[in-house]
Amino acid sequence: MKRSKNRKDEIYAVAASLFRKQGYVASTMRDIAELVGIEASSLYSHIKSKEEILITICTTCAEEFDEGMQRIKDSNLSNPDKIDALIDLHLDIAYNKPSSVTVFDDEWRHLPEKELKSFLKKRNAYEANFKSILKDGMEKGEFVTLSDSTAFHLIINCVKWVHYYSKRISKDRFDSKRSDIKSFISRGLFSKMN
Amino acid sequence: MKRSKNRKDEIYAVAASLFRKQGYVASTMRDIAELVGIEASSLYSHIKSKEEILITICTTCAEEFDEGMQRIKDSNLSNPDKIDALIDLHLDIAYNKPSSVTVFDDEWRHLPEKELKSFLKKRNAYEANFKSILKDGMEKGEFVTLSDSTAFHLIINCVKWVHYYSKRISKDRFDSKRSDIKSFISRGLFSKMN
DNA sequence: TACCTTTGCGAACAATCATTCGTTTTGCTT
DNA sequence: AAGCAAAACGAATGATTGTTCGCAAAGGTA
Repeated sequence: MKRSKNRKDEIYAVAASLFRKQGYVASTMRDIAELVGIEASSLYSHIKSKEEILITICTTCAEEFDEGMQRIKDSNLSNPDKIDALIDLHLDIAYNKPSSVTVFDDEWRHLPEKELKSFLKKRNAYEANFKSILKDGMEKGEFVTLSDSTAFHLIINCVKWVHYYSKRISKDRFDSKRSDIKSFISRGLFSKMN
Repeated sequence: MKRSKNRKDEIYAVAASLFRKQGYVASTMRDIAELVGIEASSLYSHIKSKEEILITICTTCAEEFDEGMQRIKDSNLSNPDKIDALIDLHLDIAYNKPSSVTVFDDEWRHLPEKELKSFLKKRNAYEANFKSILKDGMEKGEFVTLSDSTAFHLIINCVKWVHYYSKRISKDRFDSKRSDIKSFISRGLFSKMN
C-alpha cells in the first residue's frame, strides 16, 4: 500500500497524457500498460476500470475549477478583478496540468451516464457564475456591453488554447504569453484600457 | 449512378454529425447505417471505408479554408481588412457546415498516416500565411504589437467556439454574434477602435 | 418481357477490445 | 528464514469492431 499509491498516480499520469494525444476511445489499456512498463492485466491491481481513470481525471480537474470559482466569487474583488483572477485560474491550471485539462475539455463526453450528468451540472453552474460576474459588470458600466454568453465563450476560448499548442515552456515564457493574453482580453472587454 | 450520389452525400452528412457528437473512433459503421436507415454492410455499396469518410470530410473542409486564404492573401486589402475577411471566412464556414468543421478541428488526428502528413502541411502553411499578415500589420503599426503566434491563436480561438455551442440559429442572431466577436477582436488587436 | 446495373441484405470473418481468473513473483515485516 | 500481502503475469472470455462475400430485390432501359 506504499508503492501502490505511486503506481496508481503513475497510471493516471500516463493515461492522461495518452488520452490527450490520442483521445480516450482510441487509447487502449494495452497502450497505457506498455507506457507504464507492465502488462495490461496488471493495471487492474491498481485501478478498477478504464472508465474510472477518466472519471478521476475529469472530477479532479472539475474540483480545481470549482474551488477557484468559489474563492473568487466570494471575494470582495471588483468585477474586473474577478475576471482577471478567473483568467489566472485557467492559465495556472493549464500550465500545471496540461494533460488533465485537455482531457477535461475534450473527453468528458465519454463519461458514463451518471458522472456525465453531474459533470454537466457543475459545468453549467460554473458558466452561470462566470456570466453573472460579467453581467453585473456590464450593468455597472465596468465592461463593454455585449451578450454575456458571447463574452463568456470569448474569454474562455482566449485562454483555452494554451495547453494544446505549447509544449512545456519555461515559467518566464509562459508569463509573457499570459500578459499578451490578458491585455488582449482587457482591451476586448474594457475598450479604454491599454 | 443517380440516386447513388444522394446516398453517398447522405452518408457523409450523417457521419459528420455523428463524428461531431461522439467522435470518430466512438462512432461505428453500424451507428451510421442505422441513422441512414440501411444495414452496415450496405454502406460499402457507396463508400470505400470508414477512413475514407473522415478523409473526405477533412480535405473538403481544408480546401475551403485554403481557397479563402488564397483569395484574401492575394487581394489588395489592407492588413486589418485581410484579418477581418479571414474572420468572416471562419465564421461563414462554421455557420454553413458546423459538423464538418468540428470534425475538421477535432478528428484530424485519426487520419491515416499519409493524409495526416499532408493535412498538417496544409495547416502549417495556412498558419504561416495568417501570421505573416499579422506580422506585416504589426510592423506597419496597424496592430498592437504582440507575439504573432499568440495573436494567431487568440483570433482563431475567438472564432472557433461558435460551431460547438450553438445549435442551428437564425442568420440574424448569428450576425449579431458575429459583430460581437468582431468588435471584441478589433479592440484586442487595434486598441484604439471602438 | 428480358436484361443489367445499382442497392441492399444477412451471415460470417479476423482483429481487437476491456476485463477476469488462477497463479506466480516480489519485497517488506517479523 | 518464514510468512504474507501487494504487484505482476499469461491465458482466456465474451463483446464489438470494420469489412467481405454471395445472393436477392429494385428499377430503369432495350
